[in-house]
Amino acid sequence: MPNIKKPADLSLLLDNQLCFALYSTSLIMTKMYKPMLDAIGLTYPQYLVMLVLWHEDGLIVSEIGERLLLDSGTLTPLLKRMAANGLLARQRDKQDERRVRIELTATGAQLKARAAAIPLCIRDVTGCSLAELRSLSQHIRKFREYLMR
Amino acid sequence: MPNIKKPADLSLLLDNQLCFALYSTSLIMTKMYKPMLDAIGLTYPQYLVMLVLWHEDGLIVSEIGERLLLDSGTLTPLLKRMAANGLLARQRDKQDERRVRIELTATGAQLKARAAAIPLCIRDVTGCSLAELRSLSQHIRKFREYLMR
DNA sequence: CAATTTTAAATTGCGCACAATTAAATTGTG
DNA sequence: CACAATTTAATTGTGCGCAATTTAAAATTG
Repeated sequence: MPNIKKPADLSLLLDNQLCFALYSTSLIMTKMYKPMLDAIGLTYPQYLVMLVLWHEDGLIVSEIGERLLLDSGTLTPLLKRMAANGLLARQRDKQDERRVRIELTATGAQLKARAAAIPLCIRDVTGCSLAELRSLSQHIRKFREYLMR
Repeated sequence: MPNIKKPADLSLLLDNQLCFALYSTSLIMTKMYKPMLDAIGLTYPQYLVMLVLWHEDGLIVSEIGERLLLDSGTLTPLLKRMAANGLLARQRDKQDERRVRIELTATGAQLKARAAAIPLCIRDVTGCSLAELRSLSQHIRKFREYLMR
């Protein structure tokens, strides 16, 4: 009976692979960004919000949430901290008072120039080619589509 | 000048791809596990600890931390909650009083049988082939190695 | 063997994530 | 128009992650 041992254990080990690979790699990735983000006074989720706003300013909270797959329970306090740090302004929409429109301050907009170096640094640190990174990214996003389908 | 617009923006968008792909897919993955883990009374990080202990019981806190890439700041309160829920016992090592040895209770060990179905369910929900999942997992782990090198 | 250094876990404080609920504004419908 | 349903943020409460510090035990070193 050499090859027929602990099937449940094997299955759970296999399971461990993809979910844990995603989980642990995501956390490590965040840690890699940390020194660079510390230098410009952002946390990683705050950096994601800034990426959205640098691309498209003046969104309401739920629109940012759609892009980042986060809800108001996460975003409201996060955006309040960012406003307190002078990166953006939160203002109720006059047309629809339910909505809160988020606009970058001059400081927030200017930060984009200092953040521009980050993607290059990350690419450097990984030691991967742009093609490898693109391919991996593509496969993960394809998998995410499966999950959200 | 049709093709030469906003290079910094493009770069930040590209950056967005891999880091955000990992981040968002990891969060979605956790949400997919949630109903199944709720049914057996575990959170996702607690499930990871159980995966480790089902495979190898009686580890000390730092050994669990090595396997999951987590430190005592995360693990100590997490293990205390799991002990309070009757899944495991925490006991100072008699040989080396600095160490805390973690052992599954009978309840915790028995939970393995009920968890055995989870990997199959996940595979079902994703709608991916085992080969696809294995390949993606392998690529992510390879990338993680790059990051940790 | 005493003093120093190292190791292991716990603690503290902060910032997410997120489920569930609440509050308020808007929309839809009879 | 009234009123129910929907939409949008905010709030509440729990559980991570993690940096930094603390505490205690063990190992090392002079």
